[in-house]
Amino acid sequence: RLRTWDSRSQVHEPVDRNFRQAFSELDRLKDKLAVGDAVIEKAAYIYRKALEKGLVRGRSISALIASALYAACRDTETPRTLKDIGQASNIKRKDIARCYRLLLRELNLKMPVVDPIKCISRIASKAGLSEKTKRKATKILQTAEENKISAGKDPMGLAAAALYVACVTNGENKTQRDVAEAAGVTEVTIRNRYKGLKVALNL
Amino acid sequence: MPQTKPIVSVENVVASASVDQKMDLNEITKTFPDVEYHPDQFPGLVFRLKTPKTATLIFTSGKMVCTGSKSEDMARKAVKTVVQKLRKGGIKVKKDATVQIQNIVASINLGGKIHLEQAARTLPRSMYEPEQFPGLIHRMLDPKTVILLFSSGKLVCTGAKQEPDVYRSVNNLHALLEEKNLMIYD
DNA sequence: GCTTTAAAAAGTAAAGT
DNA sequence: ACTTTACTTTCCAAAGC
Repeated sequence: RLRTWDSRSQVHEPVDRNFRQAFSELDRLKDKLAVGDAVIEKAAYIYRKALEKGLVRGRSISALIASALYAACRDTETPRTLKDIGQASNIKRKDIARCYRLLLRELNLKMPVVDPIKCISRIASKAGLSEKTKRKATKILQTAEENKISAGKDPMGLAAAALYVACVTNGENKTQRDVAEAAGVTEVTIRNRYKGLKVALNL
Repeated sequence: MPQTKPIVSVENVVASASVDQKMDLNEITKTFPDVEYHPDQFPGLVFRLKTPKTATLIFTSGKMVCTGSKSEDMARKAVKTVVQKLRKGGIKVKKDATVQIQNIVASINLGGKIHLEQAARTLPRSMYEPEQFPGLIHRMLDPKTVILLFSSGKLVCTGAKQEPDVYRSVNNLHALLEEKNLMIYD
């Protein structure tokens, strides 16, 4: 094969073939990221729009597919971080972020703001936390959002801190390190978010 | 009418300049030992001034880029100072430099907090991605500038070519935020 | 697109004490 | 835990890869 998946798109390459390759790559990422068919279909739709607009010319096809998938996750409120997509696709987080911004601007896409509450389940599953703790963390974040401490903060950091607080109140034995690792943030971030949560919730 | 008066301060001015003649950058390196010149890395020579604290990039074409000034005037003076120093060091520079302001960066305090999430939903041409950056990025069409908005009520305005454009941008945005009830004053 | 320069905003990160 | 340093975002010009 002369052209690998990482090659730049060719002007004379049939659009149809390009799209079929994109779909098989999306199917591969679907298993790695454990996302549903609806997300993949949305990603394929966004990628096709990008193809039609000629956004693929001179760019890495893989990076564009990965960012279309990230955009689809955002649009369907499926909690997957840029880091998650980066690890699954072997493309640098920074490149996916740049392509994602390009998709937003060129396709005039408007994404919902990431809701940290939607991040709770994913972190809880990875850390092996109880349903009760998840419900507690959800309540904590609901109060937190009302007090507007979430503005500008990483949703994963907020969710991780809420889960940590929920663990402590429920007596679930999990360290900050366990929760931080499951969320992909540092313990320092959990501590910093915890400070704000403490003030907002009178803990 | 805005409820507060924004506090604006210009933080950086970028200016391009030209002395309209070829320059020997290696010769400058010999007479000015503390300049940085690594042609393999970047074609420009870095000429730093302590006052005003600026960095001027000088290219073989005689074109320059001056960064770090706090005002348009300071940028023009910095370029003049660089040319003077070159002449005092024995570098022949026939004409005075022509200067053009390319970009002005300013920080602003609106004096009240901003409801960022709501602003992200209602402001056109805006992007708010807290996973990537804590500020909301808003592209203004007239003047053509980019403003970063933070929940603290502080802003960063960049892309302006003249200082009045900074004030116009800030006033436009401030009025828009109040009109859409996105400001929270204590 | 990248390389270099400058500067602010607020969040996150890593390294050293 | 604390401080320090550094990286994320936005803008722009320069010459050349």
